[in-house]
Formats: sequence, C-alpha cells, structure tokens
Amino acid sequence: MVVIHNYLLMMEGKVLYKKAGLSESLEDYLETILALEKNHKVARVKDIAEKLGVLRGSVTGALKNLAEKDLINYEPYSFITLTSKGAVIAREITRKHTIIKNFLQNVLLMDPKKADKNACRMEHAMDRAAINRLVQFIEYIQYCPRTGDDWISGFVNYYSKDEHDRGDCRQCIDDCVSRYNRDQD
Amino acid sequence: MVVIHNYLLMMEGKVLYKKAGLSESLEDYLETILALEKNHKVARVKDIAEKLGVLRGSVTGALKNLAEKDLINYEPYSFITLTSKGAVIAREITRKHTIIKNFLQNVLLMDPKKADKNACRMEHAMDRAAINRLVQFIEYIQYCPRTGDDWISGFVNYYSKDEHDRGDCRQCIDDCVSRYNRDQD
DNA sequence: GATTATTGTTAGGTATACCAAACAATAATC
DNA sequence: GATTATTGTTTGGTATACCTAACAATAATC
Repeated sequence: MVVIHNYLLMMEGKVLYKKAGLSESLEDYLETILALEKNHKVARVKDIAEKLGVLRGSVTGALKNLAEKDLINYEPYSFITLTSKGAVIAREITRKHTIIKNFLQNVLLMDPKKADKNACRMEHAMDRAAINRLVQFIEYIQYCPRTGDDWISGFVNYYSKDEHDRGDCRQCIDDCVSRYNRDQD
Repeated sequence: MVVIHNYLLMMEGKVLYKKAGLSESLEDYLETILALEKNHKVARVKDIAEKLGVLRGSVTGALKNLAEKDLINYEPYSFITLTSKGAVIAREITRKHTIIKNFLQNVLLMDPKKADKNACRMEHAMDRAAINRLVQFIEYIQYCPRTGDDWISGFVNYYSKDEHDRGDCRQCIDDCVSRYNRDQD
C-alpha cells in the first residue's frame, strides 16, 4: 500500500522519498553560515545565534540536524563549514534573498530595512520559477527603452502625489523618445 | 527586569504584550473559513480539512485555538463563522493573496496554478507596506502611458526569445506614442 | 424509528523549534 | 600554568502543528 503523505511517500512503513525540502528555519541557518564563512572564513555557534536571534543551545540542535542531512561539516567544539551540498542550497537561498530585496528596494522603492525584512521571509515562499521570472522582469524593465531607470523614478512621483497632480505625461513620453533616438546614434 | 523575547515582552514572568501576530497555519484557517462562508454561508470541519489538506482532527484543534483568540464563533458540533475581529484578519490575508496572485499571473505572466501556489506562501511573508507598494506599482504600470497592458505583453516577447531577436523597439515606441496621441483626443 | 453513513471530537503520539539554566570545553589573561 | 572569561553542549521543558485511531454525535436511509 502506497500512502501519499504531506511530507513523505511511504510504503509499508518505510520512507521511500522525502518530498518536502528544508524547513524555513534550517534554510536560515544555511544562509547565515554561508554569510559568516564569507566574512570570517568559518562560522561559529555564537555568531550564528546572534545573527538569527536565538540562543546558543538552539544552534547546537540545528547544527546536528544539518550535519545529519550532510549539509554542514560539524564536530562538537569545532568550526562549522558548509558541505558542497549545503553550499548549493545556501547560495540558492542567498540568491533569492538578494533578488527579492533588489526588487523591493529598487523597483518598488521600499526603504532598505523594510525591503530586507520582507525579503527574509519571502525567500522561503517563492519557488525557482517565481524568482526566475522576477529576474527576467527586472531585466525587461532595464532593457526596454519605454521603461528603464527613469520610468522607475517616475513611480515615486506617481505614488507620492495625489491623483490630480501626477506630472506631465506628454513631456515624459517626449523625453523617452528623444533619449531613445539619442542612444541609437 | 524586562526581557525582550522573540514572541513576547515579559516582566517577572508575566506576559505584558504579545508581539507576533497569528501563525501562518492559523492565518490559513481564517482565510479558508472566509472562503467557505462565501460559498456555503457557513464553514464545516470537513470542508476546512479538505481545503487545507489536513485531517479533521487537526481542524478541531485549530478551531479551539481560534475561538480562544475570539476570531471565530465555535461550539462543538455546530457551524463555524468568523467573528468581526476574525473577518478583518481573514479579509486582509485574502486581499494579500489576491494581489500577489494577480501580480504573478498578470505582470510576471506565470501560469495561474503556479501563481496561486506561490501567492499562498507569499501572503504570509509580505507585510502591509510591501503589499501596498505592490498595488501602487501595478496601478502605475496601468496608468503610465509608457507602459500599460501592451508593455506587459511585450514581456513575453522578451523572455521567450533569445537575446538577439527581441523585436523592433523603434516600432514599439512609435506605436506607444501614437496610442497616446490617439487617447488624448 | 432503528440502522448505517457521515461528520466531528478526543486521546495519545511524533517532529520541529525554540527557551532556560546547568554544565563542559576551549581561549584569554594574569 | 592557574584562574577567569568565553564559547559550546546538554538536559528538561514549552508551544505549535500535525498525525493515527478510537469514539461520539449528527444526518441520511431503509
């Protein structure tokens, strides 16, 4: 009998295949370890705890879990590094974080701190398809001569002014066209 | 001594103030109950369980929790409705879901199912500031004569073609300008 | 209205993820 | 190199959020 479970695919009590990926919590640990490796060559329990806002005891537990999954190299009282498998995941999450933060900060024009906090949570919620599409969308804004950076700047003007005072579209379009003509030379 | 906790602000062991909002799980229950109320006037344990992919027993537990927080009207074996407090939260989450799905589907042009699944998770990750800014951004695309629906359509052309065959920008800009001139009459 | 089916609840158990506080190992300082 | 930090680990406990499976209440059918 094959039972489809929320998390596992089982047959006669044996786990055949783990469906779900890592928990948000473990993803955060990997991301943090990667960041610490970059700054200090190696990650320490104390620094991980501080970055994640948990106590050192909680970190030890999480590290054992990650080591069991072969995502980090961990021996008690020793330094912590990512395995190649762990590094792949850590980089993927970091990439998501960077892309989302970039979108929130430079396209939606949110303030950097709020952008970062939202990105922290959103990075676990968006799958690869969504992230990749977001990357392409940001590229499209940059690439398309009808948009680009000055179009994004116009967004401030749009949302900060009232409905009946949103600037001169005629002027804006003319500027856009002349800029395009100039860039084609 | 005042201890700042992840979830609670405590003084001498007493909870002064609950910082965090609802868990993602409880938010999902509220959202589901609202949807069922709309379709069937009332929500039933069985339907909630089906929609959320959990067993009926799990639902009963969650309902007790929500009732304690005064977010639903719940008596054993009776029908379930949202309190006004619960309805406010449920509508807020549903609004987030709708906005995010709309963005993923109609701006990033993801397929509807994937858009919905991502929205399901993202709705818990984005705060009000981020959602509101996203709404304004979508409005801006619609409002600005340099963008609008035909600009979004151009996105398909951008991401589905290779780098050296991305259509005629000159033609596209000219069309954009004439459309603007026509609409001004 | 008794029987059967469906729906809802309860009880006991698992896994995650944290905390607090005692304890152990390593590092720093005298 | 003994003493004193600092850092890391362990233990026991809490809360969430599920599960399974037995049981109870309500609804549907004969």
